[in-house]
Amino acid sequence: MEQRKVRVRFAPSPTGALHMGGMRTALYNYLFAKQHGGDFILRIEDTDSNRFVPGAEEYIIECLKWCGVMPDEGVDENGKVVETPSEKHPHAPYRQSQRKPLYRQYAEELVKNGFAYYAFDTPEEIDAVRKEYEATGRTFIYNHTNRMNFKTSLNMDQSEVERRLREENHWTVRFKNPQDRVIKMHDLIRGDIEMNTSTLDDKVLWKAADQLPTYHLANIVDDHLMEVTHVIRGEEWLPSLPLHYMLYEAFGWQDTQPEFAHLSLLLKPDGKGKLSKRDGDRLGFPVFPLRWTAPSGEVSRGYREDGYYPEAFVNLIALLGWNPGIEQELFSLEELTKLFALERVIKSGARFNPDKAKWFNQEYLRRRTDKQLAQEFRPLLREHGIRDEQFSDCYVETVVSLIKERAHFVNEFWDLSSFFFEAPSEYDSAAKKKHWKEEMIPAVKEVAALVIASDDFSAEHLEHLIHNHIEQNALPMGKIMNMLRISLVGASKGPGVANIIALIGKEEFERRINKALC
RNA sequence: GCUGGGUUCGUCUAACGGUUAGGACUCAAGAUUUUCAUUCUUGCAAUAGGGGUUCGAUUCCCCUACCCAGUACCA
Repeated sequence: MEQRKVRVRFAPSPTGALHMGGMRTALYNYLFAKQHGGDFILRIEDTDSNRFVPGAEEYIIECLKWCGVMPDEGVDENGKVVETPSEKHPHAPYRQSQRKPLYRQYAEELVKNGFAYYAFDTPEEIDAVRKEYEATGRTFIYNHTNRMNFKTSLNMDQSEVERRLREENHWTVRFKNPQDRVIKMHDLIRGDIEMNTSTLDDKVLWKAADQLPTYHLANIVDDHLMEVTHVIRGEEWLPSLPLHYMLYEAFGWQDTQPEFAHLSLLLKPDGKGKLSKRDGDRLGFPVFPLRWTAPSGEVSRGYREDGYYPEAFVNLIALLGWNPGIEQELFSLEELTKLFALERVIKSGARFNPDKAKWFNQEYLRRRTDKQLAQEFRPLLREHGIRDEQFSDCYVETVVSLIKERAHFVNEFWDLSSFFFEAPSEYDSAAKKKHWKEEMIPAVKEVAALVIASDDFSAEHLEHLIHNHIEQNALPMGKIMNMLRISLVGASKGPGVANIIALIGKEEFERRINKALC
């Protein structure tokens, strides 16, 4: 086989918000494509009109954009799915619903060559048979064992078939699954897999009712037409891999059949089963990259809105089920692109750990400059009624430098630093109970007076000044400092007292001390 | 049920068939400190069970258990 340019695709259905597991699949596709200098394609698999959810497609693209893994093909510069072919997007349209006319000929080709047949039973009729099987404790599989009992082109006259094809509009094309054939498959992550076709069913490939293919047909046809070389998708597709192998064979496309890699699923942090939207609500973390408002009006939180940096989010999902085998844990998208290897993707499902997710964000937050953090903090300050002109950039940057070590997210900054912007309106009762000693008030007043008398208001000098005084007068350091802190902050928290005094300035210091001590 | 996939500390994971089974998150303790944090140090904690193969098994094979997925005219 000649070396083909690597082409991978991410092919979501627009049936709702993109789950973080889906985002991880997209990420791995992107990393694989970029590592091999290949193309990353987006294709929308909307062959089930009943499950279409407005806004889902835009949402998915927005997620890819936020994570910095925009496809090369299938989406234009404006983030719209491409509908007409061009040099950059030669296989348009990239929405399967718009490729509708294309699939029927492929389905018919399979019938013509004996790999598929027309089936005329309605879903209700088949369902009735299924129930009958179940009632007698048998497993119903629509395949060689019973297909001759149904109304199909395999057991009726050509003229009857043609009449029904013409007059009825609920028939389907089904794959004629062979009996007792062992399909040998290969998965880039799992290695060799074998499956006997006898356990498989005659899957519907095309439906006359809506003139659309099902996933299996559309997927194989489009991957072939779009020259996809590697299919990296979720584990839920592994059971249909033999069907896909047989379809490539039936079409005579084995030479260009893509390689497959099936990714394990993301599991809930506790209990059993795969991670779902409900777990996020229940355990208090997002399962979607971005906030999602369902058509019902129900809102689900997103990593972006919860304050995660996209770099942190990408980093954490990249490491959920893959690692490069070195002890480093923080990687940029570029590093991930260099290091990624399908061979190192973990076969078992990864349980998501919200604590570790927070840790990743904290690490990225620490890597930001004070200037960047101050800028990110401004909108929050405005929300709390602090206008930009009230405090200089320099002031906000200094505040940030003093409190950032304590935060996992920028959205924690206000709680950590509000006292730099406004005087405490009340004093934390627990802190007061623990540290507030009436008998020490005169001593605290003495220290305050000393501070007010100082011309040098640098943190270093103030620190020196206060410490010297306390030591020389043999005063209790802890008591004095904590009372000063409560007076200034209103609680038992925050950076060094001297730092706080230096930043809020003499006048504000005096005001707060007077209020607290009298 | 059937078919397929999977199973190393609580979690994410590392370990050419030879390691005191390593790291990270969480948690605990100690040190530092004027508070809360940070930081540093230390600690707790795992090869699902049973058989083989082998001088030697987390690693290879088999069985059992458990988990996950699929079993739709959904993807």
